[in-house]
Amino acid sequence: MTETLSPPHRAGPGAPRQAAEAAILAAAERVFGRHGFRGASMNEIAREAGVPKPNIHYYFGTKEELYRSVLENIMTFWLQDADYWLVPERQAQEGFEGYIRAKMAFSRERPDASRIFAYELLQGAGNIHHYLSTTLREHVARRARTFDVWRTERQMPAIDPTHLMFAIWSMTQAYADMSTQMTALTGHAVLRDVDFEAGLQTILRLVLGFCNDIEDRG
Amino acid sequence: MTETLSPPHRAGPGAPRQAAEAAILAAAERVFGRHGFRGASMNEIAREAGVPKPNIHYYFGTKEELYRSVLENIMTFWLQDADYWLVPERQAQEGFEGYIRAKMAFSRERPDASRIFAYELLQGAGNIHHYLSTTLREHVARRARTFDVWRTERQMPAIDPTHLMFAIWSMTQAYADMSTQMTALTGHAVLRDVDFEAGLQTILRLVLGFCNDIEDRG
DNA sequence: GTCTATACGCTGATAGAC
DNA sequence: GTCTATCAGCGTATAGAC
Repeated sequence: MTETLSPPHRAGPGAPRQAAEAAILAAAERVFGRHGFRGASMNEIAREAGVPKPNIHYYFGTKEELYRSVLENIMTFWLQDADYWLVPERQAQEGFEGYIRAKMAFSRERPDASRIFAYELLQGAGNIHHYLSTTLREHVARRARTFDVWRTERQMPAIDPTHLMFAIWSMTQAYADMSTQMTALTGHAVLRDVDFEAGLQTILRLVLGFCNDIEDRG
Repeated sequence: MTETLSPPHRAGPGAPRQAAEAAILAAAERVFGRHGFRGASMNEIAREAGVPKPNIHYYFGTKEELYRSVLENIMTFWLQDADYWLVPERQAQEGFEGYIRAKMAFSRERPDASRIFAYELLQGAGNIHHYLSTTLREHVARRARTFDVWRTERQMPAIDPTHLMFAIWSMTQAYADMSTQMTALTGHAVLRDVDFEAGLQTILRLVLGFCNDIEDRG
């Protein structure tokens, strides 16, 4: 799966190489997450990874190839939760709650990954356009089928599935992407458990409350 | 108001100067909106504004000072809608609907401004931290008082006002900041009126539906 | 006031010693 | 395979002619 954008020199696996590559990818995720693609420098990534700068080029080729490797890691991670939670076999309430909790956990545990995705979208998503219009599109289509089942079972009202998913993504990812705004408002230096919990409860009330609107609509 | 970060040389008003400054600010908003602060180049701004590059430095000083001028324009704009719509004198439903419509209109009409704000938050908000912890904080405090009145009048349930505002901002701004994701999903080249309308209806149902939850909670 | 020409730092990337 | 030393190019910013 991660072979599609492999380094230019793929001689052998080699334990030291794997360790260096992992360190570089982890450092790259942090640095790209702080500054975006253009703002990040190979120097800073090398320093943070604890390797000489040329080694990064040796392992990953260009800066853009390194960046795309990082993006790929994030993309695969990003989809998993929905296939687990937003499936017709579950109850709607349970599915939405589990999914929203998972998305909030992602914002808390991998904020840099979320920010890299946000930067990429702001830049115009040139590096992931194919992924968005194929993989993510099918991903949303599966959610549409799930919502359709739930609607016929009167577990939720009819709604545009794309825009509903969009709303959930934006609300949950804001706790990573726009955390600076929230910390300035709360006065906390960083977002704490209590902030994530309050945000989670707010989002849950909006989305689960919507599901319960079924009665008002006949 | 916009005097706080004035150009280094403020000899006289002068009609040609004002025209050039306006062209530069407009071009800067577009270019910063596309690439963020680091990714934008003075060359590109100068070309897009139709002025020689040194003139920008002459009028605005450094790149960072130009950037802060653009940010200031955006900030003042950003607050206006809430003071008009989210006030106790209105009905809750009317207030939320008007506010959300205004925020969606902002995403449609000034997407670059919305993106610049998003970039700035992703970068850590170093240029607007003071603004966030003073002006925006008081702004949210006023919303909290409005929601308090509405709650006592049984127009909406109790909720954490900061997180509710955060949710509304993230959902509406996503139609500017993450529009690439939406266009890839819809298949449209750019977001069209029908997309903004569908998004608006989705957000309205989430938020207005929440207000109606008052009955279930006693 | 305005703009051409230029200085100079920092970037990504590589050549070549080990 | 690994890393020191270095290059070419683009970035911001300014000196100085007009």
